[in-house]
Amino acid sequence: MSLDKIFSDFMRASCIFKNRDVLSISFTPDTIPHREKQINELARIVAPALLGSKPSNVFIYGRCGTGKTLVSLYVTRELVKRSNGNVKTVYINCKLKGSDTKYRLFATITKELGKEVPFTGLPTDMVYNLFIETIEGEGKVIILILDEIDVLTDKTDGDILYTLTRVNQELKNSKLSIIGITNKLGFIESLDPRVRSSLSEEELIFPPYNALQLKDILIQRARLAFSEGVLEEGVIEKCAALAAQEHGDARRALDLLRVAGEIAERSGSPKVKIEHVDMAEEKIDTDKFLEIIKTQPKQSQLVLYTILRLLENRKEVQTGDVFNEYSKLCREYGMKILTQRRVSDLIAELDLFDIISTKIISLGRYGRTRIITLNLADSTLEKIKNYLSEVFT
DNA sequence: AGGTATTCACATGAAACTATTCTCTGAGTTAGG
DNA sequence: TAACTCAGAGAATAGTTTCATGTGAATACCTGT
Repeated sequence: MSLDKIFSDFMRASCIFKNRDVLSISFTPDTIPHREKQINELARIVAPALLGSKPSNVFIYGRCGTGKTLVSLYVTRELVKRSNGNVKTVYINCKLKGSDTKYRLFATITKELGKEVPFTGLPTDMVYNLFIETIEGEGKVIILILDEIDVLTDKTDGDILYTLTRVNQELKNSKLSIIGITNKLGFIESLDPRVRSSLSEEELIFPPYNALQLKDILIQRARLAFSEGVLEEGVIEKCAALAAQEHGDARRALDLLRVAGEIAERSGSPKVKIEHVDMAEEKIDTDKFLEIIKTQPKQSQLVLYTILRLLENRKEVQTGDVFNEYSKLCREYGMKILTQRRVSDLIAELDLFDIISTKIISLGRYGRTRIITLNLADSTLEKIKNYLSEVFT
């Protein structure tokens, strides 16, 4: 195929998108449909910041893709706009590497406020002091948005939140209030009572979108993202329906639409068809898994590889089988053999990622173990296998 | 037959260890005055 | 003498290992009928 053809094909097809970014997660639309109630409530809660007093801490719960982050960012941004510079917000996604421990959380917040902090090497309390100092230096109301706040308790130092809720007692000039976001319902109950009462002075719940609401959202964005008339009848409905099945996840709906568009574009189709949506669904899943697997450490990958190889011949395997075979492969590839204890953990981790599914059963006299099965789509499985056998040649 | 007691093959927890990456400190070195 | 360099001490963190303890039900072992 000549370059001319590739480029001209691309130009022709590329008129599918008018503005692709509108469909990405980071895009903030001007209006957020079906969230008026939550917006108003949150706005009412944070409003006292305008008068220089500390707003209540808020705890926001809702499944993923229900607009929690979007609404929080939107409301706080509007608030800052009207505050004459007396309010500052810091948004932190606790799940991202770099803010999932006490040290790093304080370090990133401080950095967000404009002070350089080395990301390792200092004692934690020094970073903490620096953090306090920096906030104090601001002399403002600071709203801290902690997205996926639940990961802060999983880690060993579970007292991060406790420390955080008590920061105000050390502050004189500034005030710090917290907006905590999570999608784990049980999270708030699992907290220390002191932390709980302080953190959830107010609570907001974001219900999932239903198919109709998703459709509204998609229509709104599609108008900006796609050229006139490239969406075939029913495409939006299909995306909305698929996402509604997945507990009303708007992000998923938008991803579906975007990827479907990209697939149509790449295949040179002048229109986005329903079948493109099906392909998009598959691609998103595959990509997600591959992405996870690629970022796993070698040992974990090898364990997964072992499992997949064993499951070619059988329907299910158990921990012991995996460990034996794994040890064999380790010797073959000259890798260090981890303990069974560790391998057991790695398997449990893979289960958490939904790459495999496991169940702990007791075989009575024959012990207790985890039985491992697969629940991946064939095409996904194929791609994963290809990747792994490339890694372990 | 019915009821306990064993026993297997791991699961699960806690703590301690290791390697890596990074900062800070202070001793020794260098260059300029 | 001030500025620079560089090794060593100390931290944080991810990934492990070590040691210890837990667990559910199929079987083995009894018991009295």
